[in-house]
Amino acid sequence: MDKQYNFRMIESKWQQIWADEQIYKVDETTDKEKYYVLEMFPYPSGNLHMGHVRNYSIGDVVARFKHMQGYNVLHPMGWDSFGLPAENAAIKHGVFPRDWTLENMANMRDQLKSMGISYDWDREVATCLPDYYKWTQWLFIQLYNKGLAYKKHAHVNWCPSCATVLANEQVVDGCCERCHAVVEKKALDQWFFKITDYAQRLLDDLEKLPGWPEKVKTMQNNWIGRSEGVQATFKTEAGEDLPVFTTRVDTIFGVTYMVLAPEHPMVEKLVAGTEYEQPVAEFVKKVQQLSNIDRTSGNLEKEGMFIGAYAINPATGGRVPIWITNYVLMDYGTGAVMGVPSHDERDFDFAHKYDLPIIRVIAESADKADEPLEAAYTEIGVLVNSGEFDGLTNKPDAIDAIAAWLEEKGLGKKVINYRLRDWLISRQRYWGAPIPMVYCEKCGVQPVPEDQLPVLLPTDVEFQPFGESPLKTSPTFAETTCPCCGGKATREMDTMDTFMCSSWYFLRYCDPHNADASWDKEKAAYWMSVDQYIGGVEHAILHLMYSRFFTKALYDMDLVDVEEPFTNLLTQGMVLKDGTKMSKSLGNVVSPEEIIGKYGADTARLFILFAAPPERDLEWNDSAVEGCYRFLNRIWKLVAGIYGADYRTRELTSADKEMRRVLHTTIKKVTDDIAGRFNFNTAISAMMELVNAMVAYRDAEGEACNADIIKEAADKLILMLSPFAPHISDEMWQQTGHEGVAYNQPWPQYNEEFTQKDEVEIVVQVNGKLKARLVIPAGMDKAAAEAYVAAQADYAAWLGGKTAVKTIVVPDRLVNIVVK
RNA sequence: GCGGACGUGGCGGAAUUGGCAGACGCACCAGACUUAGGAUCUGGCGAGCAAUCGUGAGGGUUCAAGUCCCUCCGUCCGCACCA
Repeated sequence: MDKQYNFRMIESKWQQIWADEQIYKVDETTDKEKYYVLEMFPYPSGNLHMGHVRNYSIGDVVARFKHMQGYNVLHPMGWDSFGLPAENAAIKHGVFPRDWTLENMANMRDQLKSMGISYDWDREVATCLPDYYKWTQWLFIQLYNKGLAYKKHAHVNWCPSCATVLANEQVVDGCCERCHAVVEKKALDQWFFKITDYAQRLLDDLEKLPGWPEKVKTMQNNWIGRSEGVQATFKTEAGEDLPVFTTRVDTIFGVTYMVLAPEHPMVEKLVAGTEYEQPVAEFVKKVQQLSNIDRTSGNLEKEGMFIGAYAINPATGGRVPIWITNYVLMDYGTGAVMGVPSHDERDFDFAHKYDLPIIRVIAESADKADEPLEAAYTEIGVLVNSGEFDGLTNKPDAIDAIAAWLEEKGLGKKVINYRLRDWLISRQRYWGAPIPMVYCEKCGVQPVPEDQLPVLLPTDVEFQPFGESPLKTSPTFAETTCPCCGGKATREMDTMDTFMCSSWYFLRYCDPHNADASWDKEKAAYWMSVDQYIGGVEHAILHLMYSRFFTKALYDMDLVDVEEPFTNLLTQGMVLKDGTKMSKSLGNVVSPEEIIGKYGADTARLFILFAAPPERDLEWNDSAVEGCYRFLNRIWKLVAGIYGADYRTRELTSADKEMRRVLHTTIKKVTDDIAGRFNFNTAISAMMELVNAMVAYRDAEGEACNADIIKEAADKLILMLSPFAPHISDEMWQQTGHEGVAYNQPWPQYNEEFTQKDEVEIVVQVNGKLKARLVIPAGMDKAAAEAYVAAQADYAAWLGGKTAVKTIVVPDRLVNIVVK
């Protein structure tokens, strides 16, 4: 074997061999069990960053390990390549988005290849290419045909800086999640997906995902925001319906006012022609001018005004004033709320501010019905001042009874409300898949026929954003013919949210070159679902919920046979430097290229897996990287030394057996750490301990080393190392005279018998305090261990003159003597 | 405010089922080799002279607690007028 570990030569050599021999190519023609490992595909921004390196290193260990364990592993890579940065580059530097994107992809592909990840590159997909987005468009049409895509005029989120609308999920704290500009509201005709039809299933099926982090499930749960309550119909004095949603129908007898959102359509009607018309219009305008952040900030001062109208409480028949306020939202529930100051903190504050009456309808007990309220009473209690319902416990008895009573009178019903809104997918930007619809004056909205897909993105456009789709600047794009009547028609000119493209890419990987279908159903049935999905937690809601929605919708159309796309999910932590996220603006970025150039990909991968368990944030440390480089050098020299020496075999000595024991316990630990809990850091430290033990054995035994034992250890160490550091492993595998690549060897097995110790060290405790350590034969039973300890010369000294009352023995671990 | 995660040496972290706290690595210190060392190898490395004390603080359960229970503090993340 070579004396020096020359990573530069080794890494390019093996990357070439793996590519030439198509080591990582997979298909469905095998008896092996399938395993689908997927890392979230990147946006081709231009360069890999450490977060990518971490993501793909984790995935590669899983993929290689599963393959060596005998699975047929699908491990693909591709590009989430539509999106704004390409377009912004076009505006700024005058490059065409497609050219900019493809160039970045080429660069990042090279960088990925320099990492030595076991991808089947034949399955590469790019969402911005027509052979992919043709099927994105086709899927849009499938959803449209199922009634799951619809166009409506709505007040939508508008990012003035990106000059496009955004989905609710893309608005974070009232700002654009991409550029952080304050989001405005705009009334536009937009395409939506009816994800709300799937709200309950998306919620229920979270329970079918035991392999997902609780945190992600909780976030989705909150986002869906299911809330059970009653829709109760108040009426205006003119007799018009004014439904409210409430989760506290038990308090309906305590309603002393009613509040509408300023945008509520009834507001204008109620004030028309009255003295309130002018001031109300002013108030509404004022509220609408508030930014989204201020409006939802929570510390916004609650303001409201009476609008001169009254509503009739369906429970009491009483008349209550109608107000409008800045704290009631039009897009949740019905946009109308009943005000119960006595039992809702917010209403209590509001009533105090505007001197509205407070009527108690729930009390701790009936005799406390008239106790004054210092604050809203929100505890469990019994109903008072509530007519025939007095005396009932409020939850759940009174809620059920009043709901049933209202329903009987036709004035209310139990309903379930969700916070989840339909997914707005129109975008007024260029670099996305065109929405495949046409508008005909005679026939209305028509989907583009399948044989006319894809609707190609035009290239004769202006990129400068002007608030509408750049596709409108193409002189040719809009014009088309109606697929129905053949007459003149115009195309939809908005493009799709890129999250639509990434909501199904895991299916395209199953059959990436299919020109006749989005995927072959058999192939998708073979590979789906993704057994292990790996990516950042920032996608907890957006991408992961959209993909779940898509999969369910496709299941219902019989296009896939799984209801959930990702069986197991690992959310990796961030890579930090000096305690904060690496970012260009902070200047604390460590470039993967630089690290790979200096130490090699194997070292980079090893460090990033060793420094922290995968879910946790990882602090970058340059000298710890060197430590990993040293470790690889140490292994290299160790293996070279072993294979360069002239060792013989011999009858096993106790040192040989101990060496073998360490090897087999290491195999066991590494296997369990990878398979059971993805703790790659402890798997690596176990291999370091094995190396330390091998060095110690070699130094102690000298030329007498048992060749069988030490070579078995070296060979199995190489194989165990190969998922983490594949290049050096293959080179050592080859230079030690083995055939093939480590990837195609079976994963090392351990022999349980060899992991047993002959002797064990136990601790002697007195009342739980450590007194001594003893080496005793392994497997001693409790009585024997107790007797053994009692027979020790120091026994009396350990007791310190006290009397032993009890002895606890944990076999092969400890003897604890309880004294008084 | 609500929900979740976390808190262990100088640092990253380990301790998987309640059973020797600090594995492994980094940094540091000493030594070897050397003209030299930012290479390599060997040894040391929680605090304390010691008995002992030590896993954010305080209490509890237990023969035994980093691990279980209660109270509190701190950090990070998510949600936040959701009726």
